[in-house]
Amino acid sequence: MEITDKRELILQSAARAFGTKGFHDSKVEQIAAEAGVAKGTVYLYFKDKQTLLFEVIHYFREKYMRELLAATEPHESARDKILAYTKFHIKQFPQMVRFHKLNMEQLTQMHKDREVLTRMRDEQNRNLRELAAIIQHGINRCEFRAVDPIDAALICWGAMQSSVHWAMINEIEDIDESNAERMVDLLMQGFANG
Amino acid sequence: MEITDKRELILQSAARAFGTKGFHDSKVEQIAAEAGVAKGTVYLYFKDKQTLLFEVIHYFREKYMRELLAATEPHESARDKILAYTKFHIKQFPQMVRFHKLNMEQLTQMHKDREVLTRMRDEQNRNLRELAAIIQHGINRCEFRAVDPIDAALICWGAMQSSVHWAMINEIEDIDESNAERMVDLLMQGFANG
Amino acid sequence: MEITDKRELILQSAARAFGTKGFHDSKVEQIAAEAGVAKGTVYLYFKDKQTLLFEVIHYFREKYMRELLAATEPHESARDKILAYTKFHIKQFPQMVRFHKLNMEQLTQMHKDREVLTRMRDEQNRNLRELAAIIQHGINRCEFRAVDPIDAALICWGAMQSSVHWAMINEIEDIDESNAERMVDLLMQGFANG
Amino acid sequence: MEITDKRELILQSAARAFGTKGFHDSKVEQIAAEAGVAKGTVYLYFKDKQTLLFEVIHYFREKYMRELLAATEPHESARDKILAYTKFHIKQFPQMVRFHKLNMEQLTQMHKDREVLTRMRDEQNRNLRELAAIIQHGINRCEFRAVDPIDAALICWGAMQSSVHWAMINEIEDIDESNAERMVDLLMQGFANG
DNA sequence: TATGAATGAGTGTTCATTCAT
DNA sequence: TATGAATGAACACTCATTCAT
Repeated sequence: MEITDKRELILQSAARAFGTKGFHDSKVEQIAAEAGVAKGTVYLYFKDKQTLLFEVIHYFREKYMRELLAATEPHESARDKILAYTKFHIKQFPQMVRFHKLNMEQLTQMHKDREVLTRMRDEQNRNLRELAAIIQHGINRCEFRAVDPIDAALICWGAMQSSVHWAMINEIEDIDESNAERMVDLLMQGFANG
Repeated sequence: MEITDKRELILQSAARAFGTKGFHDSKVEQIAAEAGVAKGTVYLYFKDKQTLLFEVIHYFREKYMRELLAATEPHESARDKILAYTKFHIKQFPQMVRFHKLNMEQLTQMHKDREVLTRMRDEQNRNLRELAAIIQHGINRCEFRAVDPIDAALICWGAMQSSVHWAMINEIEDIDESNAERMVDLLMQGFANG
Repeated sequence: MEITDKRELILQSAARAFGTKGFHDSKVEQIAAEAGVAKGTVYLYFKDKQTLLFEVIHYFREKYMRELLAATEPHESARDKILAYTKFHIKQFPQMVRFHKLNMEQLTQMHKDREVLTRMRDEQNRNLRELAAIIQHGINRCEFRAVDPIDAALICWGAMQSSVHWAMINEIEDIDESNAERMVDLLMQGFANG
Repeated sequence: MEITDKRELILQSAARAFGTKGFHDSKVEQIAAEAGVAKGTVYLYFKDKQTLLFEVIHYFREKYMRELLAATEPHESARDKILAYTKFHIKQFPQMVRFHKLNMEQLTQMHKDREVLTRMRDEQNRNLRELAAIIQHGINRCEFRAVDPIDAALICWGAMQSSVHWAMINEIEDIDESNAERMVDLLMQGFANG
């Protein structure tokens, strides 16, 4: 990685700020201060505040994807992959909340720039396809029924998101890992009785 | 409804603005202009711009809940209620997207005000409980297994949200109602094979 | 004139500032303060600082042309018109200096905007044609030789400018009106002996 | 000349920048880049940007004076000297325009520093005296009437300036040398008929 | 000498909010 | 109630200048 030290410090600081106070209430000067650099330095590494936001999101999404794949990969069955996926979310809960908020920020900026929209779309779709691939894997192994992988992925992803969202607005600081089992069971077996 | 004509006009205009351009890029002056009133008039009905946002959200959430209940109520089985819930989302898709964006806006403002957080939490939880009640209804009727109603509700809600979210970022203008059946089937039967 | 009171106050204040400190060292806040209005008010009347500069120049050029014509008009002979023109410059010396500096400011901004260049060109050319008309009048009356009116106008105008310029950089506060006679005599008779 | 190679490169680059984009829109970094040196290097040769401007003006004024004298010196009659002076301006037209703009820049900076004002005054007066000396030479040779040499010099200089100024704002790329004869004739003979 | 990464003072502009009418 | 002219706090961003190497 050719990322310099200062660039990373600024990204971390910005992630903290955007993730807690939101984009507009985060001030570049304070982000710089908390990164231990001068205001102007931020602009040596990022074109403007907007770009900083998107770079932060990109940076954390990459990290997220990398770690997520690392967490799901070792498992053989699709069910275990999804369980690992879920537990990963729970384990990293505070970061997930922050990441969730960052994504929301991005959403509210969406209308500004076609290029941004495209990139966001691509990254989120890639995210979803990764999940759909796991579902497909399950179908191939006859673990899963022949469901639409995208539909199923949307449900899985939605379940994750809503859990994080719900915990966030209720200010729940962490979730028990046992929730993961219950959630996955629900997704696997469905609600229906018999 | 003791809502005056002008108040409603402003709410409509603000909803349009916030839902498309986002909170910070919506200007009070323009909201007023599109509502056909003067800038100062907005402040006769709403304390400030922030409050206007929350009132817009509140207004549309009430409307949403009212209509949602009206859509699910007539049905007897829990499955049909959830299907109606899903179809309701699909039918009103553009409004749903806007509503989704409004919620995101709220989220990014969350840190500002305890009272706001509390109110948002209450409204969202009420929303969720409504859904959980349907699940419970299904359990009581032995339609559903003895799942945790909150968990199941989160999954349902998450599925809705992620569908809307996905359609939004991919700029899909409307969703086929047949999707509803597939989604609900997935929720009911789960992914698992046999 | 549909010029509001405040607009004029700002123009006066801006003229003073630009004419003494130059464009970049004049601060909008101070211009506003000296006009007795708030910073934001400047932007109700002028799109931006640049525009304010050009409006100031335009405003004073109009005034200048009006007064100049009023000063030269009454005279019958071309020589007397030019003498009046010269005396007008001398009499209003401090304003002329300021006007001269404003024009210089405009010049340094020239590269920014085609439209600005065009307008400046038009106004300055109109200025010159006015002078050339006086020369032509002199030619028609056989007061003057059949000189090129534009050449002659450039010489007259240059003589004015350089006098003002010279007085300005030497910080001469006012010029004796008797200078006017000498200058005009020189222009009329030329340097040549016999 | 004890001017180092780099110093000269920077002066050339700065002259180009100031003369086209103006002082404030010329960036030190770009001046350095176009001179092929690093930003910091500029500050090894010039105290600050302001000083750089004045050194550029000084440098070109020296050059201008040197070349001007070289152009007028060979001629015997005052008329021919002035004609040479005029033709010199015309021949070097593009540089003259740039020089003219540099002087304007200086003017807008004038208020900043007494020392600068003094130096500018001295240089411009020396310029004028040089011209006045030519006029005096003409008077001594009985070529010219016993005019005030300073007045006459101001008229000559003004005629040059206004021609350059006029050509500049009308974006005339070059002037025909035949203009010189006409201009000088006008100065020599005056406008008056008989 | 030469560099260029880092600095941070400085300012035009926006826009939510107020208040005299 | 309704208006919209006026306000002024707030902030992103620039760029001349410095200094460790």
